Amino acid sequence: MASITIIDIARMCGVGVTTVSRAINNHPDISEETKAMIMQVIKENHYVPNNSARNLKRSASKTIAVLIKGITNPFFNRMIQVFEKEIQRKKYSFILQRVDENQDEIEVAIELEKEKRLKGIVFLGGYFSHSKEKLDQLTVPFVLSTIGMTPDYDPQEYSSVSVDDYKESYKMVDYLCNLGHRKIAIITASMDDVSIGKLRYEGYKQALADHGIGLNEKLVYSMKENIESYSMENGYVVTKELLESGEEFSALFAVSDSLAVGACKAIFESGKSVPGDYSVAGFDGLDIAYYYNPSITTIRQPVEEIAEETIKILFDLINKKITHAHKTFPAELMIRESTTGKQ
Amino acid sequence: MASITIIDIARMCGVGVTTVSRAINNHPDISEETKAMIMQVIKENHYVPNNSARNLKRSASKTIAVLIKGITNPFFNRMIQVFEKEIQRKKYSFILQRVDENQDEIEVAIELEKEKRLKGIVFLGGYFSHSKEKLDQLTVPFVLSTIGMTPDYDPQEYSSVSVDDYKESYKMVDYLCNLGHRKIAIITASMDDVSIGKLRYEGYKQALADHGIGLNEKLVYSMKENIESYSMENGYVVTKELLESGEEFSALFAVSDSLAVGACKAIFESGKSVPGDYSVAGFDGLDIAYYYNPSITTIRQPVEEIAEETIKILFDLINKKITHAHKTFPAELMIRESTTGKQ
DNA sequence: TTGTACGCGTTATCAA
DNA sequence: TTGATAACGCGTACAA
Repeated sequence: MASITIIDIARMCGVGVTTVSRAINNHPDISEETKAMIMQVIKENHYVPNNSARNLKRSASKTIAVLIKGITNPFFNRMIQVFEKEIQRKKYSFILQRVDENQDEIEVAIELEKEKRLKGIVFLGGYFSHSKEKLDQLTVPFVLSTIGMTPDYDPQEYSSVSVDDYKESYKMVDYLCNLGHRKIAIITASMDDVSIGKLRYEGYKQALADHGIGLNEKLVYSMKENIESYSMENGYVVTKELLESGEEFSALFAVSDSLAVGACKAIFESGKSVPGDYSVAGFDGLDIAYYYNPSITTIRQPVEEIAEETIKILFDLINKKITHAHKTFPAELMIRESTTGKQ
Repeated sequence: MASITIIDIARMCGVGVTTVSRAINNHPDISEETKAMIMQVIKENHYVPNNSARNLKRSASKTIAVLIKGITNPFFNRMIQVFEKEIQRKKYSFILQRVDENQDEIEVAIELEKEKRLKGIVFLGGYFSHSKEKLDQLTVPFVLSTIGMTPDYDPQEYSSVSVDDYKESYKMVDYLCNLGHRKIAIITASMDDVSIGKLRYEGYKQALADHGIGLNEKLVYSMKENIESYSMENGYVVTKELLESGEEFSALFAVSDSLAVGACKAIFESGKSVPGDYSVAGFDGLDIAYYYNPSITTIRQPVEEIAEETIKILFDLINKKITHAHKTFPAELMIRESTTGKQ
C-alpha cells in the first residue's frame, strides 16, 4: 500500500517538489497562492511527510530530548510538564524518551541525537557512571537533572541541576534528632547503589554522628531489589520486616515519600500509630505526602525551579554562553503530622 | 563534525558497505571472521547507524507503538510495564509515545506509522471521537485500551479492551445504597465529557434510580477544569466546595482513586472523619487506595489482564486472525475501610 | 561469500 | 518565484 509522497503531490499540483517542500516548511520564497493551492491538495489527499526522510536530510532541527529513567516516578511528572512548557516557549520541539532500567541512557542518547538531529539533551533520573570516552560521543549539550553522579567526575565535563541530597537528608535526620529521637531507622537504596540513595544515606549517618548517636546497622534497611524501587509496596514490605525484627526504634526516615506511605501502612497494620508510636519522614515533597493521613513530614524539592533551571542551563550551553554549570537548589523541610517529639 | 557512516567503516575494513550492513544486521551470508573484524572496527570507532536512514529504507519493521494520553496517570504505569513485556516476548520492539492533552492522537499515530514503519498501535487513555475518514488513514492494526468511545461508532471499525465503566460504577453506587446511604455525592468529569467520566456518571444515576433515590444535582460535582484532571488536588478542591455548600450527604463517590484521596483530605481538614462522618469510595484500584489511611473502597480494574488482552488482540489483528474484537473485563469491588453502613 | 549501484522521501543548492 | 538535481545514510537486488 504505497504511501503518497511529496512527488505525488508535486505532480498533482503541476509544480516541482521543491515548491511543495517550501509550502510545507513555510519557506519565504513562495507565492501565497501556490502555497495555498498546494496545502489544499495536501489536505485533500491526506499527505503526511515522512519524518525519517526529513530527519535524514535535515542538517539540524530545533528539538530537545528529555531522557527519563523510571518514567513511573511521580516525582518526574511535574518536571516533565515544566520542561515541555519551557521548551515550547523557546520554539523548540520536545521529545520525551523513556529509558529502560537496564538500558544505557548514553547509548540511547547517541542514537537519538543522530536520528533526530537533536540540539540538546536532558537526562532525568537514574545515576551516572559512564566513562568520559562515552560521554564524549555526545556532541550536543546536555544537562543532568536530579541525578546522582559518581563523585570522581570532573565537574568541567558536564552540567547538572539538583538539590544537595546529602545536605537535605542531613537536615531531616537532624530535625528528627532534635525532636529527641535517638533510635532512627532508615529505608534507603541498596548498599551498592551510587546514586541519590547513597547520598541520602550518608547524610543520615553524618547527622547521627553529629548528635553523638552511633550507627545501629540493625536499623538500616535497603529496598527490596525484586520490588519496584522507591515504591509504596517496597516501603511496606521493608517496614514490616523492620517491625518484625523487634529492634527498637522511635522514628523512621524513608528516602522517598512513596516509601514513607508504605511504611505508614505497615505500621498501622501492626496496630501501631503514626506519629504516636513511630514518627515517619519522607523525602521529595510529592503531593501524596501532603494528602496522606497523617500528612507526612518531608523534604520538598523545588521541582519547578529545578526544571526551569535545567532548561535555562541547557539553552545557555546551546547558545555557547557557558561551557558547563552546576546548580544546587535548597530544599525545604516540610514539618507535618507524621513526626512528633519523643519523650 | 561529520558523523561517521557505514561507508567509512567499509573503507576502514577494506570491505563493501553490504558486508558491513550484513554484520550489523546479523545476516547469514557473512563469514564469522569478517563479521567479527567489522564489529571490532565499529566498536573502536563508536559507529552508530542512523535510525532515520534505516527507517527510510526499511519497508517494514517489527515495532509496536503505544500512544498514551495523560502519561502522568499512575493507572497506566502497570499497563505500560505489561505492554513492554508482552511486546518483547513477541520479539517486537516497543515505542512509548506521549500524546499531549490537546494533541490529536490519530495525527500523531499516522506520522509515527510512516516514520517508524509500525506494525501496530495501542491507544491508551483519552477518549475517541474521530471521523471514520481519519481512522481510515491508519493502515496498520490498532487497539483502544481503556478508552471511552462515543457510542455512535461502528464496532466493526475498531477493536477495544476495557472494563464496563457504566456497569462497574453502578456496582459501586449500588453497594453504597445497600449500605443504607441515600445522599450520595459524586465527583465526576465535566458534563460535556464524553469519555469514561460520563459512563461512570451514568452508572451512578441508574443505581440511584433503581434504589428509588432521586438525583440531587446539588450533590453532583465536576472536576475543576483548571486543575489537572483526576488528580488529588482536584478531589480536594471540589470536596472542600461540597462541604462548604452545606448540602447534606453521607457518602461520596469519586470516579478515581486520586480524587478520593483528595476528598478524604478535605474531609479531615473540616474536622470530620472517614468513614465515621462520610463514606468515601474511589475507582481504578490504584496502589494508593490500598495504602491510604483509611484504605479506600474502590473498583479494581484488572490492569494486567487488560494489558495482556490488548496485546493479544493486536497481534491477532496483525496476523489477520481477526478483523476486530471487543473485550470487556469484569472489575472487582474492593470493600475497604473508607466505607461503612449508614444508620 | 562479497561488492556495486540504486532507491527510500526529503531538503538544500544552484541555476533559470 | 520556481524547478531540476544532488545529497542525506542505509539496505538490498544483482552481479561477480
